[in-house]
Amino acid sequence: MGWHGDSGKDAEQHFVAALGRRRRVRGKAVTKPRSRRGGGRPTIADVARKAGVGAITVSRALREPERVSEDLRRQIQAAVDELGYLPDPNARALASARAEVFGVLVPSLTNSVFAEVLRGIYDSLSDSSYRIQLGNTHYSGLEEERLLQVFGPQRPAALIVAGIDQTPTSRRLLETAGCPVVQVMETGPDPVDMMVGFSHFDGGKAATEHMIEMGYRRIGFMGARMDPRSQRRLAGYRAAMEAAGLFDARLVTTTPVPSSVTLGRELFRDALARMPTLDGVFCNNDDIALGVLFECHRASIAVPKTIGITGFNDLDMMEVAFPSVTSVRTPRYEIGRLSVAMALAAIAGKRPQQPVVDLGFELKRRESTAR
Amino acid sequence: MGWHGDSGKDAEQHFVAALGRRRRVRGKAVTKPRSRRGGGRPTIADVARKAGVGAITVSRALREPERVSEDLRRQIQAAVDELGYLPDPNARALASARAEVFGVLVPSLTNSVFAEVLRGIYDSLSDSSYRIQLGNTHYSGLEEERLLQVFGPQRPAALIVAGIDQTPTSRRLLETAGCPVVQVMETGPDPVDMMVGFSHFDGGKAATEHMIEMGYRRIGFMGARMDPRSQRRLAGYRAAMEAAGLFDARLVTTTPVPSSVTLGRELFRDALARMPTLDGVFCNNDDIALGVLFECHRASIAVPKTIGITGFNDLDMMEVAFPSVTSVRTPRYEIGRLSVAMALAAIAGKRPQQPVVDLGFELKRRESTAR
DNA sequence: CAACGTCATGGTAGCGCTACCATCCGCCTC
DNA sequence: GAGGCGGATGGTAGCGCTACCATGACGTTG
Repeated sequence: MGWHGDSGKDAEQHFVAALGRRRRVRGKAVTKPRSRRGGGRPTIADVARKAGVGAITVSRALREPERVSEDLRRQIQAAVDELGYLPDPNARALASARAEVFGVLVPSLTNSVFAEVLRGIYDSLSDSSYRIQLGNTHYSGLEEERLLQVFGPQRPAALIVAGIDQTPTSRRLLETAGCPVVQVMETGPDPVDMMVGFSHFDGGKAATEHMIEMGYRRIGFMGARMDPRSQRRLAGYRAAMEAAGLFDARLVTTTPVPSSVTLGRELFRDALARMPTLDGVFCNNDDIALGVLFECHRASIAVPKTIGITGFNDLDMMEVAFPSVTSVRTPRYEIGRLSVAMALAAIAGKRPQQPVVDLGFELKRRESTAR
Repeated sequence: MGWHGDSGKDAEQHFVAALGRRRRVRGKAVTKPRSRRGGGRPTIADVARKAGVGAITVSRALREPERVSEDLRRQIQAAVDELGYLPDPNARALASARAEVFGVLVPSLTNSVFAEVLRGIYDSLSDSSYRIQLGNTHYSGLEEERLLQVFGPQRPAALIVAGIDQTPTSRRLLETAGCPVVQVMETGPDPVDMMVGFSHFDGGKAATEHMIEMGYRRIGFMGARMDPRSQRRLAGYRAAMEAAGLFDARLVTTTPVPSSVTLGRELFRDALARMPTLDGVFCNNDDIALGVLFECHRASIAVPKTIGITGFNDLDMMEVAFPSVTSVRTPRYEIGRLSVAMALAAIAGKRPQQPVVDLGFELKRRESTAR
């Protein structure tokens, strides 16, 4: 096995010492060749020597090949291949004051919405040499600040953060990060730098209007967690309900508890107990909607006849559910992709004309509201 | 705004040049104080100067406080606070030949199973100063090799990889990574270093035995993706079926297509068309099981009476579904937590006695098999 | 009380790479 | 044909930190 930590730091020190980086000879330090702290991987100097060029030319050949003559380029490539040279990203980062890292901050890792954003980011970055460093804010502004503080000194190439409601401190950290910043999931009036998302207010409004149009009147709102995006969906719901003269504060059921299918069932039970006349629910997200659907099955409540259900995000399974569930399809993967594309463009000096991109959403009308 | 990439590299060069790091005076290079490439953040030297100690003592006070007298420690802390000093992780990594980074390789970001492992890893690491670098192998051995090649030169503090079926190349890369390695999700006979997981074979076997015990006889296996773990669940299913004299190759429906709820529905339709006498299904995972359940609803097939359903992983929603779905509860979050704990112990030189930990699973018997 | 640890601290020399010049060469311009 | 200019290449000097060794001040031992 390659690694043994059997006695920790000590073992490591001995290990390094055993490499014998330097040796004292009559009080004078001499360098023993080819034994480095690093453990003997080839360095750029080795490549340069083998190719018969200066180290800087190797560096250039690797990063800006067009600035090196084809002859040397070939020679250098041969030396690289022969030695199996791989540049040390840490040394690069130190020398250039820029790490090839995208910092990504999401509020949750298990919420599949962010998982898909992350997948989009990942897929757009996998051809490049950028690495992804992940941060989970747990929906906490304070934690977001802490993470930005940690990410900053590393000088990431770009930062992608979920949401537009940063604390003043976070906002300052983003503004002074010295790299492109993309706020994702939502759009808003005052980007730190760039934004990719859609309007949660409009999404909530469209979903609610659809239900009203389908003849539902006592439409409840059911929300968990109630992060800023949920709040805006609620505001959209309220706007639609008020416009139709249907709003009633008692129709709104929310909780700060994290969202889950289980919670959806419970919220629905509570709501129904309080408001037996409920004839529809617009759910904060699809987990809640699914919980409501299951509870309807269990309690033999007819969907969409007695109760109409609308979800939010349109997870894969909503279409397959029985009855299939109306939901607002959100462009999560696309948000991830585009955020990276915009960041890469900015890094390359080609800032997008339009720093704020609204990718919209699509209301998927399905059986659960087809009264 | 802090950053403008309006004209790319050029702008950046001008920006740096404008900082005026050095100036020529009569042909002699002089250093202009306090203007660095880095952009003027305080360095360890600044802290050392302010605290009236050597730089190395500051370094020690930060990393091994117990090796510095309390007096100096206080002085240094004061200087750090006053200057807002944050160590540069890139410089640290270069000097110590060790980055404070955990490399994490998962086959999928959207599969909620890995999302939960990731959450466990994240939660266990969030108190420490370790960062998480994410790799998505897309279930590809080749991609895994490529990612290990990228992660290696960075000298991560530890590597956590999903699965135990690495290619020979990947295995060699892991063995020579020079850091603790934890293979997660499964256990097996020949760890690269450490392992945390459970037996997918046993899980599949237990689930199938349960269905047999409940009186099901023509139990189908339904699997998507069929990665190595799915294969082993299938092997467990087969072992149980053969032991009961019930195995029939026509009962097995698999596809290399990625798993989804939609796919579950389709697999079930196919299987039923081929084998109308089917009286139960053991599903590869809960997505498939959910697809089967929905299709049963849609086709008015009674569950558990006509068809019994068992899933795998026991996602939150399986308990809430109607009828609730029997599933094999797997310790995903715990795997993430423990893998980090073991890696941290190894880094600290306290290797766990037991390098391979089987966290087991729990069969959750529910309505979907309660005939 | 001398010889010898042990502890706290510091100096020096890199880690492997890239930014910033300087240099050199060939070619174009007037 | 001298001067200039742009493109290709290289030397030097760090980037900010830590490993290694040295040093000096103590205590401890025989």
